[in-house]
Amino acid sequence: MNAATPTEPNDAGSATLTDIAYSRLSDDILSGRLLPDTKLAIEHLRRDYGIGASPLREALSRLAADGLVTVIGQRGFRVAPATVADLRDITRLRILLETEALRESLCSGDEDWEAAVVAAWYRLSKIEPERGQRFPEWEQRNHEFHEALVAACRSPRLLQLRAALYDQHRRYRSIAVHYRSADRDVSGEHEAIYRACLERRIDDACELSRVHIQHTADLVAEVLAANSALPQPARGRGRPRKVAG
Amino acid sequence: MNAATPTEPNDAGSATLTDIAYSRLSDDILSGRLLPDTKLAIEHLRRDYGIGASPLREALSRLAADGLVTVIGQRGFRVAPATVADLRDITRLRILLETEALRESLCSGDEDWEAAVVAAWYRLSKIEPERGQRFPEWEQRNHEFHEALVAACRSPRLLQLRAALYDQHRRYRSIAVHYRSADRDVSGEHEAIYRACLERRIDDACELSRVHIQHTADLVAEVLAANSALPQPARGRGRPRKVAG
DNA sequence: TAAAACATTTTTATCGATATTTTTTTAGTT
DNA sequence: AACTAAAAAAATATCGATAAAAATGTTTTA
Repeated sequence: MNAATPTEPNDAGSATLTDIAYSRLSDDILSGRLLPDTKLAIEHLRRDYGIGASPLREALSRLAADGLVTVIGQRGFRVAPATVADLRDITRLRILLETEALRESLCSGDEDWEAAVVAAWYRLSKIEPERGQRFPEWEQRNHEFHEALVAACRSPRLLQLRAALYDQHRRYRSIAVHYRSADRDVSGEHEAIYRACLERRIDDACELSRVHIQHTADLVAEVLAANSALPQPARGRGRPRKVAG
Repeated sequence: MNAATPTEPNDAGSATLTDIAYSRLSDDILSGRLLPDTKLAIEHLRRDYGIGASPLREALSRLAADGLVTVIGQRGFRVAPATVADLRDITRLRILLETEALRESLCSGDEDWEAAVVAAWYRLSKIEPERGQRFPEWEQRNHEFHEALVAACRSPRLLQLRAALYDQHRRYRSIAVHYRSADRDVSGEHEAIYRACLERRIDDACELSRVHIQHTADLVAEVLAANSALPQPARGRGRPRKVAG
């Protein structure tokens, strides 16, 4: 999400509890373990994560700025809501930034970049199913593949924004998967993009990428629309709600 | 910077100390009162602002996610560095987003939008000099004018990102002004944009806007380059450094 | 039965205190 | 004078405690 989000000690400062909390919360939200509108009560998080209030609040503040969490003064934090309109909005922006970054990456990618793309593609293609117990792994490699494609783009800020949008988009995908998974030929789309990139067919690559993103979004929107019709419970966190009768 | 950044009580929660700290810090950074790389020591800020450590750290965390501040684990916060390369990067992105938002705004702006634009333009044109003691006021109206132009864009996320980039850009302008001001015909450029917008000459408006932004950035880059050649002192905050001899 | 008023419980935002880490200063060596 | 090493000072990250606010539950009133 952010430029630097260390969880382990490294040259640029050691991992603080805030960093750890940020990573865990971020991951829980992006993977759909924490669904939209879920209340993020400091009290509970403290127990669940074993981290004090201050680092938690700092992490949540960062996430709020990232747009993954909402804050309301005196009323605490919640996972950001998810709506079809917002998904469309995000999708449109993601396409704009992704294609821009891809275009530049294809212009300036050298041999090392190519090698990295080939490697990322290879790893991704080794896990066939989009689902199953190896899903997190697939998700990870999918992420790395898409990142590898744009890695040669020379604009750090563009890459940063693109990454943020990727995350937002991923959250929506995760939410949809949480309800039901749609199957389609993702691998095929990936392969087409892969080929276009290596052959430097810039416009093709951008267009294929656009369609890939849009297609995903449409499927997610469908699932989302079907479920948002239902009355949304004011979700708590883990705490089992009392059921009448 | 953010969707909602209240400083005064409103429907969506009352203003917390965190909000106040955020506003003040944000303003100090964007207006150039806090220069790049300035150390933001909690201890000192506490005295200066009369706000405790926790709200300060939360505000700084948000600013860090916004990219206006850097954090290094165990080594605290600093105002984000400013480099010519980063300015160029930001400029490029800002142009991308600004023109995109403007294009859409021009497509869907109705009569109310027009009226708001006319009003914003009028207010801006009433303060002639770009400098002087009324500079903050001019800056404010400039902001409002540019915001009015894109206000009819229907993508909240795009407007949000655009606003973030505007702020980043403003910071660079402020830094440059801090050293020396460049004079040119800003009003003329503004007027040209204004006319193109009202007459819905979309491509013209975008191009004029692009040039406007790029032109500003080039001037700022010049000032910045001239000054970054000098050895950068490890700036402290207010605390007078001991001068040898 | 519904609404209003009040009392309780829970949670938030914030402060002050503190162990740990970093930075600065001082002293000691080659 | 230029490095190191040790000591002192300052700053950071974090915890626990608490006033204020919000949410929840209960009783009273119409």
